Amino acid sequence: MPTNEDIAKVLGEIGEYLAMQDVPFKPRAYEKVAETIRSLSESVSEMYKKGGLSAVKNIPGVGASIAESIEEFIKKGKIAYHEELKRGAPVNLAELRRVEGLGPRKIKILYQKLGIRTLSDLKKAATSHKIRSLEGFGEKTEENILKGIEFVNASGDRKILGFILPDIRVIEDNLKKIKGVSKVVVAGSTRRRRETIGDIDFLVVSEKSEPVMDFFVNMPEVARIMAKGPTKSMVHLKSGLDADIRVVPKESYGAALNYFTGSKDHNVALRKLAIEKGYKLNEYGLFKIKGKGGGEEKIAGDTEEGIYKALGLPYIEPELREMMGEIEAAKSGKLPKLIDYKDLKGDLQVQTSWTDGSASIEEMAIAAYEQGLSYMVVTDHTKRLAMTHGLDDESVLKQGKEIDKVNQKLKEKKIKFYILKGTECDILKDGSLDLSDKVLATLDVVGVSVHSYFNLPINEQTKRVEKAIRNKNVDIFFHPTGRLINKRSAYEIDMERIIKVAGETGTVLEIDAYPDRLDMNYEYIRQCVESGVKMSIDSDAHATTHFQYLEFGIDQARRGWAEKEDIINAWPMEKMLSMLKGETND
DNA sequence: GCCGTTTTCGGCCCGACTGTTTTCAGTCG
Repeated sequence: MPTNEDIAKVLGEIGEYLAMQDVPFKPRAYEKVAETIRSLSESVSEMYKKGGLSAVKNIPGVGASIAESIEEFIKKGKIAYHEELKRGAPVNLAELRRVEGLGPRKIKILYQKLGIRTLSDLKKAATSHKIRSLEGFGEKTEENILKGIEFVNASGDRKILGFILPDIRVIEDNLKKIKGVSKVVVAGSTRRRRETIGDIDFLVVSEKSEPVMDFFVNMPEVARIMAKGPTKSMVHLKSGLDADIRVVPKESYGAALNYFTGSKDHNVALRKLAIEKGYKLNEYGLFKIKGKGGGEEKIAGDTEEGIYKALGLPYIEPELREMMGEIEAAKSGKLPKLIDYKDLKGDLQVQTSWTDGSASIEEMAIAAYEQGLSYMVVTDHTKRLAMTHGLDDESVLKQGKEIDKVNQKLKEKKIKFYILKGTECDILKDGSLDLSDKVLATLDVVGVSVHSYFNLPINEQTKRVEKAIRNKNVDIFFHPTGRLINKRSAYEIDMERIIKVAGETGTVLEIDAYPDRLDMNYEYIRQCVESGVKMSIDSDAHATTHFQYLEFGIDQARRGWAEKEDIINAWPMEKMLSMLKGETND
C-alpha cells in the first residue's frame, strides 16, 4: 500500500506536468492536495481501506476526480493520467525541480530543445554552454543553473529548528545592531515553530534599507547571493539553508509580519476573507477598495492584531496558522488559550550520570532550578538498555536514597526545588516491564518507553504498549512514537488506540521536547487535547544545558492547540502528583 | 480540479526580483 508521501508525490507531479502545459488553476489544485496529504498523520491508504472513495473525498481539496486517481494509485500502483502526462515530457521532475530558478516552464523548454531529463543531463548541457543560446535563456541563467546544481548536491535535509535556532538568533542580533533598524523578527516557519525549516525569513523595520541589505548579503555566513534589491534580498547560507530578508516601513510591519509568517494557505484564506469584505490584503496593509477606479484606503497594517480585527477575527497565534481549522475556530470564538512559555513548573523526564546523562542528580537539579522550574523527576534508564548501564531494582532503590540526600541538601541551601523519584523503564518485547511492580510502586512517577523491537507488526506493537500502560504503576508513556527527525521514522503503532487506552487508564502521554524527537507530533497532541488525554512536556535532558529544549516542547504543544490544563507539569507539583495517584488504572 | 452562511457555475492571492527582454515571463515565497 502506498504511503502518503508516495501519493503526494504522484499527485504533485500531475500538477507540475499540467503547469508545464500552462494549464490554468488545475496545477494549484493538485499541488494543494499533495501538500495536504503530505501533512496528514493518518494513512490515506488506510482511510481508503476503511471508508472507500467517500472517505478519501473527505480530505480537503479532494474531489471526485482526484479521489478516483487516489483509488487507482492504491489499487494499481500508478495513475493512467499521470503516465499519459509523463509521456509528454518524461523528465525526472523531483530532481530537476530542486534546482533553484527552474520551474515547470523552463524544464519543459530544456526537455523539448535539448532533451534534458535528469540532473546530470542538465549539468552536461550547462557545462558545454548549450543552454545560453536557447530563447528566453542566457549566459547568466546558465551560470545560475550550474550553481543551483552545486547547491542541490551540497544541501541535505531540512534543518531541525531546535538545533539551528541559536545560529539564526546570532544573525537576528547582528541585524538589530544596524543603525536605523527598529525591529528584527524571524518570520516564516521559524515563527510558526515548525519542527524543521527549509529557509529563514528575516523581517526588518528600518528607516533606511540599503545598509541592511548591504550588511545582509555580506555576512560571513553567506555562501552566495541569490537576489539583492532595495527591499528584498535572498542568499544561500553556508549551512545549506536559504535566507530571505525584507525591509518594510513601520506602518506596514503588521501586514508584512502576517504575510511572511504564513502559512501560505492561511494567508490565502485571509486574503479571501478580505475580498469578501471588499478589502485587499497584501504585505503593505489591509486596504478598502473605493468604487471603480477610485483608489484605496488603508484601514489596517501596522499590527497583526489590527488586521485580524478588521477582518472580524481575534488574533490567531502563529503556531495555529496551518489551516487546520483555526479560521473557523476564530470566527466562532473557539480558539484555544495556548499554554505559555512561562507555564512549565517541572520536568518529568531527566537522565543523570547514574545512566547515560552527563551530570549528577544535584547538578541537574540546580540547572533545572536556574531554568525556572520548581521540580523534576529523575528518570534514568533500566537494565534492558545495557549500553546506558541501565538500573535494576536494587540500584533504583539505592538511587532513591541518594535523591533523599540531595533534597535535604537543597533544603539546607534554601533552594526551593524538589526532586521526585522516577524511572524511564523499558517496555520489553511482550509488554512487561524491566523493573518489578514492587519497586515501581515505590516511585513517585513511573515513565515507560520503547527502545527495542521497533519493527514489530503494528498490531503487536500496539498490544505491547497497551499492556505496559495498563500496568497500574505506570504514569507516563515517554516519546510515544519513537521517531527521530531526519534519522528514523516512527515505529508502526496505532496511536488512536493508544490515545483511547490512555484516556481509560489516565495515562499521561509525553511530548518529548528534545529537538530531534518532538514526540508526539502536533497532530497526536491535538487528538489528545480533543479526547481529554493529559500530556507532559519533558526535556529528556541528558546534560545541564538541555533544559532549554523545553521551549521546543512547548512549541509543539502550542501547535497541537494545547492549553495549560492539558499539560500536567504546567501544574503545581502537588496537583500533578494527585492527578497521577488518583488515576483510574485497571 | 475544487469549492460554496450570499454561489452547483464562475471564480481561483499578490508582489519583488532577475534575466531576458524593449514591455514581460518565469520563479519564488
